[in-house]
Amino acid sequence: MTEKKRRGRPRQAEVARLAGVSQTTVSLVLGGNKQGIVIHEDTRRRVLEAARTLGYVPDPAARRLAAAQNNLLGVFSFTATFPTDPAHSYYPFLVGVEREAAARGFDLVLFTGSSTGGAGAEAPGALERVRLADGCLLFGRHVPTGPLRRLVEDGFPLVHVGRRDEVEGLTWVGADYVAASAEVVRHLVAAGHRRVVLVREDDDAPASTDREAGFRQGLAAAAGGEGAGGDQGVEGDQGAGGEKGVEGAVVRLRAPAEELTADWVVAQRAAGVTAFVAEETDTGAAWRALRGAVARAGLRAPDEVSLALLGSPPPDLPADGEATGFDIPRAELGAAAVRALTDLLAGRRPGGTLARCAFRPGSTTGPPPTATT
Amino acid sequence: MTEKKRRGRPRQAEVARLAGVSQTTVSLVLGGNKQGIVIHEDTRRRVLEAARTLGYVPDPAARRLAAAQNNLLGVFSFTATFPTDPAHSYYPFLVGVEREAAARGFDLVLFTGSSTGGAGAEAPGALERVRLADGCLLFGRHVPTGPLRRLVEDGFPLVHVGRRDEVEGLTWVGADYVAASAEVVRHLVAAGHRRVVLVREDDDAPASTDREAGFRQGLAAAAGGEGAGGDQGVEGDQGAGGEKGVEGAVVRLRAPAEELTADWVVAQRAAGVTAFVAEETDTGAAWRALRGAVARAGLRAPDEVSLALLGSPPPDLPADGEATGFDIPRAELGAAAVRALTDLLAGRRPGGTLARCAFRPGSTTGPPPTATT
DNA sequence: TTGTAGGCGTTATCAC
DNA sequence: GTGATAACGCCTACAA
Repeated sequence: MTEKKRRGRPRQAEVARLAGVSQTTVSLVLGGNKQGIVIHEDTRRRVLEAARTLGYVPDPAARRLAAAQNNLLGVFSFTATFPTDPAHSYYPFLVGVEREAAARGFDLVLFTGSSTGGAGAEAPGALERVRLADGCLLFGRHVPTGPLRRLVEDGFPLVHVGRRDEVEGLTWVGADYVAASAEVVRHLVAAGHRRVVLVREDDDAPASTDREAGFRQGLAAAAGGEGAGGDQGVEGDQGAGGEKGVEGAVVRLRAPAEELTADWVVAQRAAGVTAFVAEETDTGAAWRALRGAVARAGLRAPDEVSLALLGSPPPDLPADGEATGFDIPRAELGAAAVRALTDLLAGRRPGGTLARCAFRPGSTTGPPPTATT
Repeated sequence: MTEKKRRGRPRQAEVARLAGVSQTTVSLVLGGNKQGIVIHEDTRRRVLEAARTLGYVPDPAARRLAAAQNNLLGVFSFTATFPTDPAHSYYPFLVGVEREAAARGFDLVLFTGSSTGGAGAEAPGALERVRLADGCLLFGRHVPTGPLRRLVEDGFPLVHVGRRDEVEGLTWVGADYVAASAEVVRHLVAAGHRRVVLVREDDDAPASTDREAGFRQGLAAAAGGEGAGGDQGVEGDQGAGGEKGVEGAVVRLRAPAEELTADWVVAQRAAGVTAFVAEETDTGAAWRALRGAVARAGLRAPDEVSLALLGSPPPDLPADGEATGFDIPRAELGAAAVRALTDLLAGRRPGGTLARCAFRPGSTTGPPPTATT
């Protein structure tokens, strides 16, 4: 086929011939010489000179092969949404991942099959491909525990970004959604709200569970004791209130979209609900549903109703940048994940990471309206 | 040292042992088997089965060394700014790259040293790492032509994103900055402006050259013939005007920042300049300098002065989203680059690509103020 | 149809 | 100090 690459890429052997030494010596001089072997300054100079005139550059493949390490960190994402949809995307994490990986001398492998919205991640064995890297970072709201468990059992270095306890022995780094969500709720209660509703998606991803836990915790703290109500469908009613009269309810979105109507919003307000919070997910479904319903009900935040988002608004809704909520330190998390992974590779036990999310005051919350409806 | 990684990275030899065949047979079954050698269905099945249970994945370094392909496309970026600086970043391109690569069954390797602002890209041989991949995409305002030429001469498949003619034989896909810039200028002239100044950086990257060419072309078209003035420093005066009295001048930023003062803006306006355009670069320096100077001069667009950007505003200036200018179809370009690269890999000659940029009307331009100063 | 042997370019282990 | 020699994992003649 293609003339073979040969000639044009000098190897150590040629450098050796030119310098009149053995190939081993060339390797010693050019390579780090980690073994601390002493070499004549003359020899050394000759080798360097020869390498320079020949324009010698080490072959990365050979180098990695010999080193029995590829200096490659994988990035695999199990994503619900299509990866090119800007609404999802692990790119924000990627900047931290890249920075840290670069600092540690690793290149990155983006496993695309992973994110081909269905075709890839499901494909049996798709995940197996990560073995080509020295270790791998995992992203996703849900993960296929079966194949993953196998990788873990084989001792393949893996770090999941986001809490993930389903798989025994899987290392993860995450953000403290519980504390951050609680803080948002406290903010609402402090502003005077007494009845708050959380809108969330219907699947039980750790990211959702944590947010709900934080929501309840925030209410409980405000109430001075007990937590909020239980899970209900859209038509569900409020949960038990706390001692200070602080009450909360959780609404699960059965279908991805349009489940929340203007009527529902009106009914909630009639029942005394003055603030709504929605969880952030990769699709942003809860938040979209909430703000859509509120808009259709003709209500405006923060004057007529308070809205908060447990996270950041989806990138395709830049106008929502001022929503009250919290910011996930994505780049930081990405970097922390890389550190954990390299720890694993070095045989060290990575220290646990639970990054703090910064509260974002925003402008969609305020005191509850004095008059009702 | 560290127990060696082994165990957890199955080799063909182990698959062979498990399947009760030789390592060659494994290679034949698992590798493409390009030679069309026929293998017993039984053997084949046994090998496949063994590979699956062991979770075998070929080692990319070894494959490359043996001159085979890895289904890996590289991404290497020569960037001036620090890669983690959101102001720059090739991420917008990456979504297109990833989508197209996934569609064609390739994974991506992000060569990180590439963008470590200095440490990586400069290191001799840093670029050589791309040889681990089957081919590579290149990004950057400037590139080290030496090392690049070498790869090209070796026939390594490379595609540069953005026009790049310095390196003979290098394939590139780009956006038509000339036409897009001319369109912006025509827009200004059509609005009534007669004296326009282009602010650009001082290096001669193709991206800058093209924009200036478009600027001149736009003026020339408006003037019904001749182009605009020549290059000048900040203190330079206007170039020759066209027949309809349309004049333009080009100002180069000598230093990255603060070169443009309020006084300069005032002087320009006194000289009859009613519109300014700035080129977009990875740092956004020209645009920042221009809008800063205009702001300090106390002028507001579009009422007192018209401002346009030859490109999109930097991501860290979201408020500038409404600047008149044009949008580079980054994802499209990324995808086109992948197509070109896979064409190269398949031995096909990639068709040239010069993507069209969409004009963005924005709200920073309007008719020139009727009264002066 | 399957196995044996050699090589790709480096690094690492020993003798010399 | 320096140089054979043996991996590293895979591919591909060529032999059986």
